[in-house]
Amino acid sequence: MPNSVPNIVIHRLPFYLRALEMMAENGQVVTSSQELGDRLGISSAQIRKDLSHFGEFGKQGTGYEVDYLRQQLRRILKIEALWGIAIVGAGDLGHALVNYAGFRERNFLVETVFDMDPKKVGTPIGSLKVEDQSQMLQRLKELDIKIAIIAVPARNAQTVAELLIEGGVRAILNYAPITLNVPDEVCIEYIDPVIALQSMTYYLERESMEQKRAVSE
Amino acid sequence: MPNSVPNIVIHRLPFYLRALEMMAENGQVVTSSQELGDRLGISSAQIRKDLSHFGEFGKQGTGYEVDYLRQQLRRILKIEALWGIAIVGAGDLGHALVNYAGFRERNFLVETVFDMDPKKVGTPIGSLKVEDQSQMLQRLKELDIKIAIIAVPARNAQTVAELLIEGGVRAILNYAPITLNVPDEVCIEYIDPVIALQSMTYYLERESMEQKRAVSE
DNA sequence: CTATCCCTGTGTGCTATTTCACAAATCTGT
DNA sequence: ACAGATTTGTGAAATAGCACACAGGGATAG
Repeated sequence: MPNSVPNIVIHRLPFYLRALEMMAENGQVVTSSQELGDRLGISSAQIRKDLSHFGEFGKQGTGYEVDYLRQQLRRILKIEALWGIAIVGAGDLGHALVNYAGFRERNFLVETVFDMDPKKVGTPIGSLKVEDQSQMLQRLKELDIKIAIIAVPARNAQTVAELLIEGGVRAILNYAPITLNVPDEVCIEYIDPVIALQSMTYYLERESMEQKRAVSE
Repeated sequence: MPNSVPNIVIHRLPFYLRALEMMAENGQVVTSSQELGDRLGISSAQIRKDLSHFGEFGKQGTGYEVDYLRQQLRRILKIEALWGIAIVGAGDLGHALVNYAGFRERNFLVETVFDMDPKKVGTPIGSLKVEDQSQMLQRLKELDIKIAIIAVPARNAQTVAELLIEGGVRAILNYAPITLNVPDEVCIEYIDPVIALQSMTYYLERESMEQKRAVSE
């Protein structure tokens, strides 16, 4: 593997970028590792060390130029140009994702959405029409899609992932509550709100007298 | 801090639980650290070490009883009984979250949803009605809500978080694309699909001849 | 021009996390 | 009852990640 930058560093860069975008919006011209760190709850040394993996972007005594550092981070993350993405699953979640303006604002364009349910195929979501999942392989190749989001039930997610990969997709964001098995060269990230909630409840106290009853199984 | 178990360990437990739930659904009675690890892409030693923080749950030569380990993990994560949650923001995302069956299936109950837009207040989502955000403080206390999900635009998220905390909320799942400033004793987790996408693009190649144009700023 | 202050980039040591590897416990088949 | 095959729980070793602290470049003010 020719990539020496730790994965955990890469995963922090988008947060730095997000903070910089907000500063830029507010017209701020320069910032410092200290200020960034305070905003993000990270030590300033960590930020400097992370950035040092890629070059020297700051000026001693001054700090970082917001706009310049932002450009550099975009270059590093390869998000200067638009990426097309496909969404699989046109349920409530799929709808919310297709309609989410944040993708476009941050250089991701939802180019197509698929569903396997014949009743959903053809219905419009925003400016798109739901396409038939049986056409997915072909359409992915046509559109040269490299990134996809899985928003189907857990039981179908593995099959969908395999189909996506066969269609040329190299990065998958999986909303289905299941760990997927993918080749090493395919990137995968998971979003599961319940998992996030469950790691917080560990730290909570059960104070309430009347505990709410569990769902019967 | 009386809690010696590393945070990173706590964050893996829900994944173990999720895999166990699936095994239980399939009628599987016993499993092993090896099998769990294979499913989750984690080493078996890691799983054994993680579990050892809390006790001895397996039998040498046999492995773990799926049902027993599942119960234990639920106990450790304090999710044996139902937790009530509040959702703030009744946009597309808020709708999808309120309608998401996965919360209820995994012992979280969406008890209320708020929005600040008078036009949305009173409209039904599933079996709930959108409540006015100005009533939030009072309602949170009435319902004794400890967990909330923020699904409002970034510019309002900090204010909403502060209000939630004042209302007694101790754990926040934030979907707004901004890092929030909260007291140490409040748990916070973030979900931002764009951040997830951006850490994957780093690993992708820009192969396509015709790069898609960036959104003009 | 000089003194002072500010802030980066980084070598170094420290802490946290993961992996290794093995004794002991349990099961299976004969 | 015993040999061989499994699999746990866990010290010890290895690896990874983080924070400290400071030299040195640059800004500022007088």
